Amino acid sequence: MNKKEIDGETKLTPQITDEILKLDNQLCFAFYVCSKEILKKYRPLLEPLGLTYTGYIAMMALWEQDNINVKELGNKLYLDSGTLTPLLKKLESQGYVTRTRSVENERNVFIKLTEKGQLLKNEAVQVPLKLIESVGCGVENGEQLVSQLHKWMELLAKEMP
Amino acid sequence: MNKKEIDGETKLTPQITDEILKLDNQLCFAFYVCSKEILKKYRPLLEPLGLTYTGYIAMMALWEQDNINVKELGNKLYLDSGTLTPLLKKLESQGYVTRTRSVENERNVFIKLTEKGQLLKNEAVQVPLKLIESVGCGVENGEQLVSQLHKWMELLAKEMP
DNA sequence: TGTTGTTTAATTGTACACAATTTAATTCAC
DNA sequence: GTGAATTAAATTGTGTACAATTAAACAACA
Repeated sequence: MNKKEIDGETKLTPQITDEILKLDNQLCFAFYVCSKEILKKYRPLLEPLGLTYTGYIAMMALWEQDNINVKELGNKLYLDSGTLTPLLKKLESQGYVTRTRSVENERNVFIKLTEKGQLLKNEAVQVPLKLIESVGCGVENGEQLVSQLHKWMELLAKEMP
Repeated sequence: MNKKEIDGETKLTPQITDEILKLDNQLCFAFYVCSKEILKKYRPLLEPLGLTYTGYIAMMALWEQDNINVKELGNKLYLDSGTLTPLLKKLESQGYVTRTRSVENERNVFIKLTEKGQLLKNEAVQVPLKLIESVGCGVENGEQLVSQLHKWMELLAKEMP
């Protein structure tokens, strides 16, 4: 599909319509499948740690920067409080984090790793290692793609005019 | 992170552990965010058609190849009957498809587009066009990425030994 | 000061995804 | 030909995501 075919000037023939709606041409579908399939690979590796994938990335964010509020955590993870609140309550019940409402500004709830949560890091580090092994992809291969995807993340996450 | 650092031989120092667990280094997280954010962009465009994203890709698969059974459709979409059965019932209730159990082999349920479902294609074609416009990405840019992601789809979807 | 607007979490309701199981039909092995 | 194994779809139960709303706290400002 070239530029000419998809701009407003060109008439949408049946052939062009078919090409535009072909599943294999959809970037969104490729993202969607890659995301789902990779999450499926993580699930059995995370299960022994008692973590779901969302719990895992929340812990990763906290291992990088501890003691942040729900809003900040949501910015890092691209998630909102509707998803995070129940998740963080679960992590709290598992003893990995504490949730404390700030006294300076009672709107903020700060999330802090417990000792158990900090120690989990040493087991969690095995997860990406095992995954790379099981998928059998080159690491260098992935690095280039990650930086490319980060550009798309920014592009897609910013709201349109 | 280079190969040496992640293989089993190298000792996991705290620095290496940090690097391995950094959110920005995770391919899975990049896939996950790109997928979620692009789906978020599709939602308002699909809403006027009465389609969810999953309904949209199911219709795309059927516009490409009509009259296939649930299993085949699942292979195309990387979804199983647990997701598809309720989805297809909804598309049926909306008048876009019919679900008919095969007489030759009663285990199979074939999905067929109605006339209304076929006509929807002409409206749906506007969806990718509007999206490309709103995201403001080059089309060529996306094409290269799509083919790269298809390799990952295959790699990730095949089950491990 | 008091009113209005904004910010932060939490809540509510809807729609996925998927693992695991169930049911029914078909195929395979012997 | 019959019992075992396999296959396809449906069902059940759990865990996200997110839009929209609510509630409370805070900020801005006439």
